[in-house]
Amino acid sequence: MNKIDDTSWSRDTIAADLERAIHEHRLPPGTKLGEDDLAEAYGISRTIVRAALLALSHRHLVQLRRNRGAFVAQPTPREAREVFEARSLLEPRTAHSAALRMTEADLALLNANIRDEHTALDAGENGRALLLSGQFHLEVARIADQTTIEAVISELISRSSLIIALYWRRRAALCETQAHHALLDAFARKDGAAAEELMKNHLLDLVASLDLRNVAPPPASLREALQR
Amino acid sequence: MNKIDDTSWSRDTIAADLERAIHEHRLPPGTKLGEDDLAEAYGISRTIVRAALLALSHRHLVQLRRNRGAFVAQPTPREAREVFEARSLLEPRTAHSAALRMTEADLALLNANIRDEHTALDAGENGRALLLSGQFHLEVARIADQTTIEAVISELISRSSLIIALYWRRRAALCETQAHHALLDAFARKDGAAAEELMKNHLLDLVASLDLRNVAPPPASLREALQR
DNA sequence: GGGCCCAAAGTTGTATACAATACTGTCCCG
DNA sequence: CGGGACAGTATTGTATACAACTTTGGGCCC
Repeated sequence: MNKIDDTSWSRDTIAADLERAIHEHRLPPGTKLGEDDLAEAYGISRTIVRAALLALSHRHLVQLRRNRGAFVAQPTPREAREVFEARSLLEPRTAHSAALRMTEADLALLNANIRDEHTALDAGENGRALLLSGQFHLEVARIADQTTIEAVISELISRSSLIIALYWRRRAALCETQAHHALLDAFARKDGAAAEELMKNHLLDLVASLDLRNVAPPPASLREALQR
Repeated sequence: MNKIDDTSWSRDTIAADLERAIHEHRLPPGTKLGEDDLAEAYGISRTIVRAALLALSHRHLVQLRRNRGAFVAQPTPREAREVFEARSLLEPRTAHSAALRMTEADLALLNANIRDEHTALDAGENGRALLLSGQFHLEVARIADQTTIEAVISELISRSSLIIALYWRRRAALCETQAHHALLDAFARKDGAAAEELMKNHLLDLVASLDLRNVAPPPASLREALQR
């Protein structure tokens, strides 16, 4: 595992790099993130790696187990429900605000995002498509000009990616971009109420597409499932 | 600054201890949190102190400035508005859920909280009263049985304490406990809609009691205001 | 006297050494 | 043949040493 490290990595850049990898499902839930491995991969000492892992644990993307190491988090069905519950409280009203503040430049950005997602899907890059889908939601929060809520949503979106990795049921990926298209229309019309309703239903659809029966405590990696 | 350290401090306990001190206004906004000072105070090395400060920075309670150190955060008027905006999206609906799930034990706990807050106010312990007031809101989220939302609200409440330290206008502290009493009544009646409305108005009252005119970028400590 | 520069002190950033804990495989005993 | 204990290995937790940077104070030149 070699990183071409022209850049000099810092705590934040490593955390961002890992978060992206998690978001794109290149690091599936349960993956062990050994400090030595990461330190070698990024060409730095464990000190900074530890700080980055600590940062990710605060975003609930990594679970730290004392004396055992860091693992990509494995949200429980309950946590999954809670994350989407939180999103459903925050995002519809945020979409409403965003619709009222929408500019041409913002619309172009969102449009480009949807286009890129389609491209990624066509190329079979599902991870990248999922990342872009999350960025759409994040962009909406940014447009609403609510930095604090945006930060919360950012975390919830990344966690949602873990949830999807564990509990995704349907294979139909189209519904996603459909919903984003509909939202874009409402945004273009600056129709706040419609955007709010669309976002609300979009999130409900997302939850509905998950299989959260508590039958399966996520197995993930074979041995991690057993230990503890 | 000596700590009686019977306990062995860890990253999390130190972070919790500092957060409590910040919440109680024993550490006002802008206070420098030197690593050596803290390490000596808690009787440990800088390693753990750094981890604790990093944790607090992720909760927006501490601002880290590279090569300059850690300072108790000084929320801007904009950030203050955003924090209460976020709370107003989360807490009313959470109060609604809590009302429906309320048990006798929960009511007793909330009642005891209000009583303690009164006691603290009578004793002139304003910091402690503020901490208890925040714990009331946190307890509501716990009763609603929404761990994820509770974690978000927990951070927002701590940040609110910083905001109050900087922008509090009225001296009338009664309004607080009044509102909490009214909420308790609604909870006792399991009246979700009323609780939701009361919480919404309570938060609006809180914002209204702040002076958020952007005239004053918080001065805080004399010299910190000048540097940078 | 004012302003600039530089040196010294103090603080934070990073790496590394060592200690503590958990894991793995082997051996011995039942 | 199975189970438990033990030692060796590997990994994480903490402390410390050193490097880099910021700040501060003094002195020199204009």
